[in-house]
Amino acid sequence: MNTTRTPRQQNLTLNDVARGCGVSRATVSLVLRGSSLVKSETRTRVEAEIQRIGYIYNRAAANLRARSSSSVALVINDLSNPFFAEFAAGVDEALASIGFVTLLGSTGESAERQQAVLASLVEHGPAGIILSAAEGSDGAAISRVVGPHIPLLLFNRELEGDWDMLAMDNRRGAYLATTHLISLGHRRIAFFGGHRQSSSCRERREGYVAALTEAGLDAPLQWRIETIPTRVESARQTGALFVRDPAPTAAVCYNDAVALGLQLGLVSRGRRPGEDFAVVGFDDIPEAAVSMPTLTTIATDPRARGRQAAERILARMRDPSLPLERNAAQVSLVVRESSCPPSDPDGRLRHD
Amino acid sequence: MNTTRTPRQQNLTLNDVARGCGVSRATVSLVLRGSSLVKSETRTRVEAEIQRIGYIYNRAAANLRARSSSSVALVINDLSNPFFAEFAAGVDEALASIGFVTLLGSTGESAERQQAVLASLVEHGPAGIILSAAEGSDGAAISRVVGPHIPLLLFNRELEGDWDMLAMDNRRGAYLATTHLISLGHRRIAFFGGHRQSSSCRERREGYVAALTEAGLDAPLQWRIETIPTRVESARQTGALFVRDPAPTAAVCYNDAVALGLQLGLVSRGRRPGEDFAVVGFDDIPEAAVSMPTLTTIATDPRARGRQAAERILARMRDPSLPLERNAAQVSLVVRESSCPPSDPDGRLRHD
DNA sequence: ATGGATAATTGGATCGTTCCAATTTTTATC
DNA sequence: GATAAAAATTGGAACGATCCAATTATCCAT
Repeated sequence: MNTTRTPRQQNLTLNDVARGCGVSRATVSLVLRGSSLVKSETRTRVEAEIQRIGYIYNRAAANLRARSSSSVALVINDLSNPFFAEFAAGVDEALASIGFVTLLGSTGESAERQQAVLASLVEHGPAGIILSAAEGSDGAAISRVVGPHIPLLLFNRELEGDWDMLAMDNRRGAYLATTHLISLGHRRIAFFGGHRQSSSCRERREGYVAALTEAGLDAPLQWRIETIPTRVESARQTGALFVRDPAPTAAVCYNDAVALGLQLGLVSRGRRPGEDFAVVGFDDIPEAAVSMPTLTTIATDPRARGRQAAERILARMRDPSLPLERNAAQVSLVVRESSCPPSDPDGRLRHD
Repeated sequence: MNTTRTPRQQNLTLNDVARGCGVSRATVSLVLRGSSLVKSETRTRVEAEIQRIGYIYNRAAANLRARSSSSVALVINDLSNPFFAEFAAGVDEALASIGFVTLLGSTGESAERQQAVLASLVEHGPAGIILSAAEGSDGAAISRVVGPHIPLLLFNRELEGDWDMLAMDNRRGAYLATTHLISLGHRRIAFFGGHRQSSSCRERREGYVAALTEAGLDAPLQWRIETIPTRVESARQTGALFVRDPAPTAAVCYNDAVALGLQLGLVSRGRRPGEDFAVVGFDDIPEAAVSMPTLTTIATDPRARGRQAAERILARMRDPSLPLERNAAQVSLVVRESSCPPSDPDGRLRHD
């Protein structure tokens, strides 16, 4: 409301095309929409005229009349995070392939900006909204500004209220990571990093515990180490893994940043990650493939998640009566150098 | 053209608001646009009704009638590159602050997809386009699909034709990097990485040569080493720096990826970057601050560049008669650990 | 009260498209 | 070559806002 606007040049319209090739406006419209009603000879003539005068379709006018929309809003809490940038690229890729356009909004993790951004986007009449909510978002405020008619799909973060939702399968990812370490022969495995109160960390820990339990192994609480999930903090906390004997021989990490920090921390304590201590990360950020050692991790394929989110919102748009879906997206284990077998033989034997 | 569309719900209109509070449609419209013509009592009444029934402004209809636009298209060649993702965030931030919305298009470095994406975006009537062109783009094809009326601003990559353009000041960045190394005492400085034919690499090399020349130092061609600008390739080519004696004591790198690869390559040859060999990068990607050693580099502040691009396209929209501008964006030197003084005393003395 | 300002409000036309019912053209059939 | 059926085309109304000229309300001075 009440903002700057910029005048547009006089544009060519259907009438100009129609006049130029001696048919009616309605016929040109049918040609543009690929209707089978028009004779192919007429079609050719119209298409030639369109090319000739450089006519540009006005989708806004079309959407107004047809009460339709060909855009989807994508609201991202942190575009500078490569995970979300990849996600956005995936969304745009899938939307573009069916002629939809992506209305971008980035919120920089501010719930207030998110409200403003949503309010502005909604006025452009998107057919749906994909929202990766900012921290501290208020579900009620969001449904107030979005209104009851536009379908909204939550990505990655929970929110109170009834929403379609697409999230990583954190539980299964951590389960895969842990099982991988167990199959290499590890028996004393830590869960390193992250904050207990975050939902993703909670879910990942659940998967870790489930794998250990299933294998009949201990998961003592002192091997669950909390850290701020950054590289620096993680490196600093490395020592916490080795305060008791016997120490773990491997760690499942909350995410790749934590895992890379742990590798640094291990090196500075004279240990060699990938040789005498195994590390697994989560996310598969680009750096995981080039660290030393390269990092075994759980790939979430954010670009594929973006495509999936686009498919989901399109499906919901086609059929608003579908039941709410809150499914978890596939994740997969990527084995690299950092996950070695235990070097310490009694690490293997003590529990066997 | 000829794509899927999705029906929208029956929406509330100006007429509903008008009827609800006993004024005319035109008055409600004036209220929405903040006109001073309406009595403040009426304004309050109308605003209350808008809230009450949850009316949502239809900007597409408004833009159609007013022949205006409140969107800008942003076409990015590689969103998964954090540099461009940050840039996009900056563009969106600036546009959102004046109520504009960003139409996103990502091309994945494909010139054909870029044509399709531009064609689709143009139909949505953006007031302007910011384009970071895909490799192998054809300027003529782009101006054909965009038409003569929509202002377009090129970012980062040159293209044949007359365009507004915003690019990094590559020359000055490399000049700053080289001068920094010279002031630390280095006399034998290489330029490492990148491809001669890329315009950004050419410009950076020019800045490097200019700084050396200005200081009266040699810039022998064998110290300009070409690599594919990735970390892996760069690490692999490290040896090329040391085939001749005397070898350089420092390197200005084409970008941060190359610089980080070089650091890896140095380590694996038993040298210690930041202690017995100085490295400077270009871009200041997030990883530069956390590598070992942390990387001295040239910051381009892509987010600020995004804001700048948005300002530029808005200015051009306001006044299409402005002269074309092709200025270079500021860059700055960020000194970290990787740029050490020369350890080898005769590296310092030989040329003094 | 009355007139003349000014302030506030309003209805109808319009933006560029699609929808729809009606009309015209073509084709098939005898 | 007349007729019915099918195919192709068309003009006017409509989508939800803004623009504009015209109308009505309100104010102030006499």
